[in-house]
Amino acid sequence: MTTNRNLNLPTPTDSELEILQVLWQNAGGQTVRFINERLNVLHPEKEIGYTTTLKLMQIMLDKGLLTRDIVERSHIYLPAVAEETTQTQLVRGFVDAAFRGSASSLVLRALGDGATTPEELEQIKALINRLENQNETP
Amino acid sequence: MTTNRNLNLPTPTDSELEILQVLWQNAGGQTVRFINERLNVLHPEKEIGYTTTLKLMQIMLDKGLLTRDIVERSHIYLPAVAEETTQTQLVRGFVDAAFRGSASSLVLRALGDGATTPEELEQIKALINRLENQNETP
DNA sequence: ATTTTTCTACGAAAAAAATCGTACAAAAAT
DNA sequence: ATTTTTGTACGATTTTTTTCGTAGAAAAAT
Repeated sequence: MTTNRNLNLPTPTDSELEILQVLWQNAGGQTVRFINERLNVLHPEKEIGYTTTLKLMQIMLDKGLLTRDIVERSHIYLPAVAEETTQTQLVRGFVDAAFRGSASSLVLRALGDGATTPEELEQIKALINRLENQNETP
Repeated sequence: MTTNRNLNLPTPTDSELEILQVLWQNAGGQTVRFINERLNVLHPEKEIGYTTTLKLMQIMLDKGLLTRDIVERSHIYLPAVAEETTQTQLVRGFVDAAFRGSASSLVLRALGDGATTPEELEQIKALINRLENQNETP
């Protein structure tokens, strides 16, 4: 296995993103077995084999999306990318692909879909106000 | 080629979405050649062959994502799905995959990335206010 | 001491998506 | 009339992503 030393990392595929999600939500690093079990809890309809998850994580290691520590016999994997960074990266691609680059169209669509609580709306308003103040006094 | 009569349509792949984008932006239906030329203008770095686009559009026709009229000799393709519907569908999947189902996290990330004009921010605020009023008087 | 369990490595197959080559028909140009 | 251009059809190939089988090492259980 050749180790990836490329500094700007590839965006994760869908399956890779699922693995990252589990890692981001379970700080401190996790084993392949742990990840695999969580994935199967999330998708009870279709069993994912252990070696499938293992191979994916090895590929991700090679791509530079994960790092790992070898503790005793087993390997502890850690995300090599921050959730925030990845989200920003993914949003950019998504906005371009589905909203012709218009982030505000995306936002309008996301909010319009319902399922946003009053508290969340307040948070968003607060951010907008902050952004507007930045524009006024640069 | 068997024509798809399934009522809930599959979400388009990335390439399919690109074709839909061109069609949505050029109302009235377009030929394969037109689409192919636009795609190549959008990606000058990598030439896409005419038959590649043709094949993709035939697949989309089969899936039910497009319809077509046969005028004279050539085929005029039309989107069978509305841009808004597709965007909503895509946003749902994206929010689940990248933001654990939290639309507001997506919105915060999208706005935080900059590149939103004051006018757009006003639009978003207006929508939020409308949503909040809905909640107050149901 | 053997057997069973638990782990990684990795090639290869399967599935999904994208690309293209070739055939062939009709129209346009020569 | 013949050639060139312009169009579709569609099988096959290539590329990307996902899945899995098998081998083998090390620890745990018997």
